[in-house]
Amino acid sequence: MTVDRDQVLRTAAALLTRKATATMDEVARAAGIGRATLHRHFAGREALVRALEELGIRELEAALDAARLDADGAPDALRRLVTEVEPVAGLLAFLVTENQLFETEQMHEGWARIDARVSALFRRGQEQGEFRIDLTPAWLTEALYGLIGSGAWAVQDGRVAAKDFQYMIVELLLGGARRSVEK
Amino acid sequence: MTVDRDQVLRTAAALLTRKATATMDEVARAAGIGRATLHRHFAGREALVRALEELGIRELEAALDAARLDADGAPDALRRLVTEVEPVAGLLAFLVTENQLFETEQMHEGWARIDARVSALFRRGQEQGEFRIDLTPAWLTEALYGLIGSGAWAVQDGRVAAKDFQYMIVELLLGGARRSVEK
DNA sequence: CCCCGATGAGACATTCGTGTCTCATCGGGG
DNA sequence: CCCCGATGAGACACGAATGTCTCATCGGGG
Repeated sequence: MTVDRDQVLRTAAALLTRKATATMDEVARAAGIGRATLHRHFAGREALVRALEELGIRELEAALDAARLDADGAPDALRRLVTEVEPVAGLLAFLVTENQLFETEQMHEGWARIDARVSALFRRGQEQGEFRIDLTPAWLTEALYGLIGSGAWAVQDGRVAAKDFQYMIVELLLGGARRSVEK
Repeated sequence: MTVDRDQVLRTAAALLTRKATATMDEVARAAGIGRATLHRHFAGREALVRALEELGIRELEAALDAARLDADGAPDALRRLVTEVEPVAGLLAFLVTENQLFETEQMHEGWARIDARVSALFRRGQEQGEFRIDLTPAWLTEALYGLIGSGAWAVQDGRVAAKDFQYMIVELLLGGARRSVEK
């Protein structure tokens, strides 16, 4: 009888990922509940988006944990990261867009935590001589986000196969487009 | 006396790049004209966005021309492309977001033309043995867009220096993050 | 079996952006 | 110097989405 708040959130995430401008009414219908009930659980669209943000951050941090970023070489850790992040990629893309849309009225601290962990991975790779040092960890982090977003959209629009998601992103990010003799 | 339509468009582009949800009134004020006048030149927000889209496509195609994608090796052509695209990157990022926001009520043919030219560059690189062939031209094109977008946002937010824009994007796209012995 | 809390449907007021219109004003060309 | 077109400011109506509220209904736990 009682609405499953988490289920509603995931449905909303799936919908908003496809259509970022979806109405509260559309979100409610998608979740199979009434608009009034949706409002009882989330006091307005902003609250809903914030809840989604927290969900995204939670899942992303879970993905970071699962990827064991400190283990093995940085390249392998990066592979695991992208693999783990893949299911969250759509939500992530939505949240990033949402954030840069409504000029950050104050960024959630969770993003900073996540940025720090990802940056640390790239920094570790540089220190261990696996990553080049002329590209800053900050840029590599941004680039990773960008590629994940592009990958998510491309998969969603059917321009690339979902099964290639991880491979394409990691291969491009690690090795680049240039054909290398050492490969 | 008469409003400079092109100047209004460029001002609107600059504003909407920073704040994609800016009001018609905000756009008018930013351009230093009245809202009524703005409406006289662009019959509504949609018309304005379409005009911006045409401007973006026009400038992007001009950048493609200036980059002489057919000359030299594909890597060098790609470098030139990113250099030429840099001034349009912000507008480009806005338009991409706008497009994926309001589910394509029909994509402007210009994008297809541009996609074709960029893809062709990557394909040429593959055929001439300069680019690896396990990453499809379609994905490389998407990735380029994603990196340009990320770069534009990162520069706008001051997370990376504007002067590094071209270098960061091209280096990452061509060589990847991995430290290569041949470099 | 009944009751109470949760829900769904819908009415309603409010807010916000849009699009149209009017009118006074400005300014350059004739 | 005057006139006419373009402009700016603002009023106004409209539509869309939001947020609140009421009321009937449903269903599980006591």
